[in-house]
Amino acid sequence: MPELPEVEHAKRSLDLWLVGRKITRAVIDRSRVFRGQKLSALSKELEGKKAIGTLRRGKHLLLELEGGAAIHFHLGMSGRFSLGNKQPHARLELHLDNGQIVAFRDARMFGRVELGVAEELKARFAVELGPDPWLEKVGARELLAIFAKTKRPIKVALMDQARLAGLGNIYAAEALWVARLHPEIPANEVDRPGAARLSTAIRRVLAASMTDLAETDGTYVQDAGSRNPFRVYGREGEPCVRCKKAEILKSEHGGRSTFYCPRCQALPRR
DNA sequence: AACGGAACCTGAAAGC
DNA sequence: TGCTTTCAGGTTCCGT
Repeated sequence: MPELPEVEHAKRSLDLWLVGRKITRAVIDRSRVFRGQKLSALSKELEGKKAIGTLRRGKHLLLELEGGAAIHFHLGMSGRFSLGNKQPHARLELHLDNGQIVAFRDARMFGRVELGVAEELKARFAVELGPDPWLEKVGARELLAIFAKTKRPIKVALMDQARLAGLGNIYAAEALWVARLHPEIPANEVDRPGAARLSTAIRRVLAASMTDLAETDGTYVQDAGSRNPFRVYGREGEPCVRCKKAEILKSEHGGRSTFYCPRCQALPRR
């Protein structure tokens, strides 16, 4: 579920709970989330290490440890952190010197946990991920450059982490609605005004979501019958909240559903 | 190289 | 009520 804002929120939790604390014990469940890791020594390697900071890039999260190591987290579809012993689907438990336990939980196990060298992990992010629109200014010029190389639908291109890091299915749909761009416009046909609107739209939807996450204390907005906080996502058949005339449509491409207003986000004639 | 589709998983919600 | 189907905000692999 997590996209950039949710991962940023997770980062803030780790800042609060972990940074400055020493790990006294680490418990792993040896599940798929550790894929590619040698598990035999993992717990021992974490024991006694102090957490000194966190870093997020796109949907990736690092917990940096004393001595140059770092734990790399990716939350996949269902990853989350919480406090407490024996949490459901706890994959990694970090027991701390203040008696607290921070758990990485992930029901579906699409997430990932990896112990590595902090500088190497950061270098990998730099190579594999596009700019992070929350950490860097990604203006119209940058977006045009990023999208010039592909004819894929702008919606699909926006979710490509190698081009731009952090947007997923929801925030791509939301940003396109704000920018009044049809999700199927070929990325290389987005014009400069469109790119300019998209640049501000991306920042706006991210900022709005982070405010919302802070206010709701980070509970996933779809937990427990809460209202849908999005403008188009999940609103198929409802009137567009901007033009109030057209109904929101749902379509599918790249295997994912997307939502848009056919009136506000008309395909340009060509 | 670039694309669409399937695969990887579980659990909540909708459908019957 | 209870069983079945559908769907989920991500990535990766595989065949074309």
